[in-house]
Amino acid sequence: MKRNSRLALAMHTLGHMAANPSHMHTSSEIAEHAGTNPVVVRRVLGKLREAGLLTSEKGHAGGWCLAREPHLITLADIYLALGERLISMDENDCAPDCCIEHSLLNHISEVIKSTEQNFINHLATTTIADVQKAKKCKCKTCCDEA
Amino acid sequence: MKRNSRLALAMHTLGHMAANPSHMHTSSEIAEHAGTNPVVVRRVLGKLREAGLLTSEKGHAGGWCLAREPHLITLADIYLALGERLISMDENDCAPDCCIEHSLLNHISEVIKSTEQNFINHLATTTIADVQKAKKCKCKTCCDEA
DNA sequence: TTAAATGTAACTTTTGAAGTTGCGTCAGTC
DNA sequence: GACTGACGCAACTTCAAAAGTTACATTTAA
Repeated sequence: MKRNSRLALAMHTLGHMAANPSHMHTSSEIAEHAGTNPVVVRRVLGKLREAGLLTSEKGHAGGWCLAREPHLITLADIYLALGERLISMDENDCAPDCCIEHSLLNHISEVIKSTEQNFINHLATTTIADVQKAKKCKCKTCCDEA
Repeated sequence: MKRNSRLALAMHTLGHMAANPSHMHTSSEIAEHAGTNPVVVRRVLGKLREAGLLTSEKGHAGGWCLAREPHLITLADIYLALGERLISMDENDCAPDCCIEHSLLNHISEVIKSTEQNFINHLATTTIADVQKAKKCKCKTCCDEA
């Protein structure tokens, strides 16, 4: 798996879960399909559980499943659950006595805030049910749960 | 200097140059002020030169200066010159036979494109002359060129 | 000719994400 | 009650991209 792909992993996984919400998915199954490691999957899905998007069951026959109906989970929910930022302008990185940097930060922080919100608003218009329904191909390798 | 700070370095540097467009700035001076290395500065400013925002002169008394009036260089120009992307959803990372990923990519690529454009539009409303003028403090350490 | 600047290639260091291992805990099943 | 198969989590290793560094060729003005 490539770098910084947690968002992709999360969206992808929930897209599949939307196709079959009642099925318990183990982190091993998910990891194998996503071409990554079960521990990495648990790390990422753990964030989604904290945010109330997923539930997990320990023990035999345990695993992961959606905590809500697929049409009630948007891509924005997933993005926010991961707690990542589009752009990180570390303020501590700023030389405290340089007024140009202060000025720049004033301008940029507004832009960043607005861009972030714009991104979230867009993501909020798509649910994982939409993602699941919109699939176009009929490949057996991954979509046979539908 | 921290990670992925090329944009910050570029904006910061051009903000200072806007205060005194006629002065030739050497990469050593810039690097020292920005707390980094002359070669790193040349790398970043080289991109801005390719984009026509800066000119550089070799040899004795050489250095860098703005290629246009400060009020004709926006933060969007700088961002675009660096050729970076806010969000990179590597399509090659996508399993080619997974239709959920295809569906996801269809949804997301539009969102990314729109967000990127929104970001650029916001940046385009601020010029480096604005950044320079808006500075509030009177510190001698960095703004004595004004 | 010399000094001071950029241009650039090659290399090393740093850093954060991803990947891995190991083990504890929990819950069905035999 | 032991066994099996799942998550939870901490600690460690690996990997890749950016930053930092070194070295040297080239250019230009004094």
